[in-house]
Amino acid sequence: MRQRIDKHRFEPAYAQLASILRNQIAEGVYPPGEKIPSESTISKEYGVSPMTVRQAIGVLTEQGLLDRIQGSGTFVKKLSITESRFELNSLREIFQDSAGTQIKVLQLSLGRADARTAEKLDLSVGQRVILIRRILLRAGRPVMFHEGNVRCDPTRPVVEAELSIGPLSELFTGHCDGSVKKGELELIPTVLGETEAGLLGHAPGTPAFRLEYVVYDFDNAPFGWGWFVAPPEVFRLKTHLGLWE
Amino acid sequence: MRQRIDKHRFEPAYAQLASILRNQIAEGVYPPGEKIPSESTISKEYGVSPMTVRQAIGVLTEQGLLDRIQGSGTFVKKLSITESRFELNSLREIFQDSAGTQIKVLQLSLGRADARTAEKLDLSVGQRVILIRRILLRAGRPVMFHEGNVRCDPTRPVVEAELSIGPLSELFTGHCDGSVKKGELELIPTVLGETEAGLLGHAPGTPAFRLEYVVYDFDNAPFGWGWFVAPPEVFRLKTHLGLWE
DNA sequence: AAGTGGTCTAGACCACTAT
DNA sequence: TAGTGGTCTAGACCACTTT
Repeated sequence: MRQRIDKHRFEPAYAQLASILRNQIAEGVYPPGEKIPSESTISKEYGVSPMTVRQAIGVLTEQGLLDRIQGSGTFVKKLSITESRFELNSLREIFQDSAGTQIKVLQLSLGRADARTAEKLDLSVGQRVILIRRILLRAGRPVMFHEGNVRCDPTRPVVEAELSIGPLSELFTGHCDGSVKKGELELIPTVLGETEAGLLGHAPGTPAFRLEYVVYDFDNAPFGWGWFVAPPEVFRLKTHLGLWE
Repeated sequence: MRQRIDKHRFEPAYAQLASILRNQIAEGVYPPGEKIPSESTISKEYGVSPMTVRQAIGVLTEQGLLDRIQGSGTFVKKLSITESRFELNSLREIFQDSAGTQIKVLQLSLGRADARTAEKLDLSVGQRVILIRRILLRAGRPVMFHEGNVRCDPTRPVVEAELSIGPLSELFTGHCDGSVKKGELELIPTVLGETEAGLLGHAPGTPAFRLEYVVYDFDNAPFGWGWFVAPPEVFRLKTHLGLWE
């Protein structure tokens, strides 16, 4: 034990302990694959209660640095590429800076479902849907394209509200409205078509991400689907593994 | 309160409570944006201790269903597209099925760092590096291409071991060896070049994912970098948001 | 049998938010 | 000031693994 826990500090005890353990792992005191001391040992050593130790270890476990095995012990994890997660942080950054972000509506119309939309929204071909096509601009430059389709349901009276600031817009700005129960997302590599390339100011054939979504209401019925397309310089998907400062 | 907690069940109390709350949210008892009862209220209502309630709410919070705001309450979260995470599950599935997976080494050689590798591995151009090119086969069919570069460091004596089953292979099979402290990953859309397309049995120009990595040792020095390339049917990046069964 | 993590109790006090 | 979540105690018993 090198460091002590100062219970009068602003930082809570579990966070101090987590950071101590983290440093010890970084210094090689506990190499990857090795067992760290038991929870009761740490509890006595640092003079904190068992639950506090659990919380500290819980933090590092969630960060993917430790592995708890019941009956056996807590081990320092080896790095695994398959355990990495990619988050859509770059999207959040773009949408939260509402000052520098503009949305240009290219099309907003009442149409009829084609085969693909009918399948996605559980409709028959030809039923009415609302179609929206938009471009997101950052500092006046086009960075992302959006196409969305919403079910045009007579039992849902708030169609007009949806068109202006409804779920499609809120998918953009960070939140769907309360009528969305669940959604599925898929990230697919693609290349820009003629139209998209022109709109985004790139050459056709440029590699890009396509983020496709379907959203469901509280009756588990799909009511919207669509996709966002952005080139990789806009849509960075980076992540870190292991012991970063 | 509709359901009770049975403390003699196999399922722990906190999990039972989490599932009760989850069902109530799904049924619309607490709509998105609304506050759920306070922890102490729930504690009294279900006859469990405050810590047990915290754990239950913690589970749902980690799942992104609830939001805790100190001093204010716990709220049902609205869906947000920017909070989704993509995991590399499809990679794990491939690598864990070691029976159906083969690795074919195309090239394994001692070479000299080009400009890009020198920059990535913090070397001078022309310093020695180990280059490996491989193809991953599933049921005899090529599904993924890998190119990796490892620093050829005279102070690290285990070069031969690395070449055969070292970190490059372990990046594939799920674990890096213990000398890896941290790594960074980036996912980039790309199109298959002539060579890759030929190896993977696709047309050149097919959209694909490129997963690029750099790994660092415990001295924070980069010692390996490379990338995997796979077409989207191999490398599915799907995720779910909100209340799925 | 001994040791480990997993769950749980029944409180306590603190930091923060709303009124 | 009252109510909320955040932290913490000092134990207890259980499920599981190892010896």
